[in-house]
Amino acid sequence: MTEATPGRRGGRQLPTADELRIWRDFIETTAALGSRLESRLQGDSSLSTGDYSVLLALSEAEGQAMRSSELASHIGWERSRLSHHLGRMERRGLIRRQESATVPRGAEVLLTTAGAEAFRGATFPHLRAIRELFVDALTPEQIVAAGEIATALRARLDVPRAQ
Amino acid sequence: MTEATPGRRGGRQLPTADELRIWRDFIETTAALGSRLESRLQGDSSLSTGDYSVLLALSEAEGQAMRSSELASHIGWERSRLSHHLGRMERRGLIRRQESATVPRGAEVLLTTAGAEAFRGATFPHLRAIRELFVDALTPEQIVAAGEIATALRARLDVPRAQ
DNA sequence: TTAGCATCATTGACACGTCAACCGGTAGGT
DNA sequence: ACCTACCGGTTGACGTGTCAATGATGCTAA
Repeated sequence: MTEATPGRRGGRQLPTADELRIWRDFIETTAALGSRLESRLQGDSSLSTGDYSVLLALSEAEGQAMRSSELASHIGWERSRLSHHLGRMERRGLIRRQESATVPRGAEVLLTTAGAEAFRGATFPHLRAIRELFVDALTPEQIVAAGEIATALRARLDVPRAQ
Repeated sequence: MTEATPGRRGGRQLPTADELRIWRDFIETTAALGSRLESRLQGDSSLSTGDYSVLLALSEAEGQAMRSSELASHIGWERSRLSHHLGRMERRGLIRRQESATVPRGAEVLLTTAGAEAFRGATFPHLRAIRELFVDALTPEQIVAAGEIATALRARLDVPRAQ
């Protein structure tokens, strides 16, 4: 297939004008979609999508608590990012941090009642926004295609410099 | 079609588990793709994608200069965002700002030679990265599908609260 | 024992975005 | 002429993200 379409996978270095146009549409639209979701969530609940990820993970954790590093890897964040974010969330009373009693060097992050409350209030409008802005915008076939595209892009991202 | 698939477009409020999984894959992967491009560009040229957009627009403008508001609408940024960004770019010597001689209240943004230089150096690696991380990660059919998905999502974003 | 050494987490500096307030100038209506 | 309203642009405050440096703690090998 790569042989049968000369120039497609071959020595060409740069995207064509069409590919570039699609690239720009794609990356800008997905970014705009993210921002829209962000501001919807903000308006509906005064939470950011970062807050939401953290609260979701803690809500599902047993005891409504997780080790910081565990939380970081669970939601795929760098520890530094999480630490900054937890600081801001702690100031707003959404979570608490305490030295883990069991593990010596481990910081436990725990959901406060205010945090659990905020998460419960945010869930429904957030999911509704996802449905309106993503699910309902696409045909069922396009949703499947979007999943496959994400998988293909992710695979490429995971092998940073292969070839 | 919407009638033939009961429940699909009907009274349901929330995404299904499958839709939600695809949503997360999709939004997280596209965000990660953006970050990867950003850091590739940063490493190759010490420019951000924001810098790149500004420099691209100025490079293509006649006289390598544009009015600030014109530039903002050309690349789709808020005025405030552009103003902050131009301040940072000016500090690095990539652009200059001056009162427009012709239009009284208009600020002209002009490309410096350093800015033009930086842009020229960034173009090739940036386009190559787009090809590696996006174009080459997808089949030709998937690229077309990505374009259609972007168009559909954009259409929904442009009518914020329609229905 | 102690000298590294990796790991967990935090911190500071900085770039980036958004929001709301502000400023100066121009245009319109009275 | 004067008041007002808008328009182009800037600024400040703040939340957010990355990177590099730092503490603090446990592990391992001399």
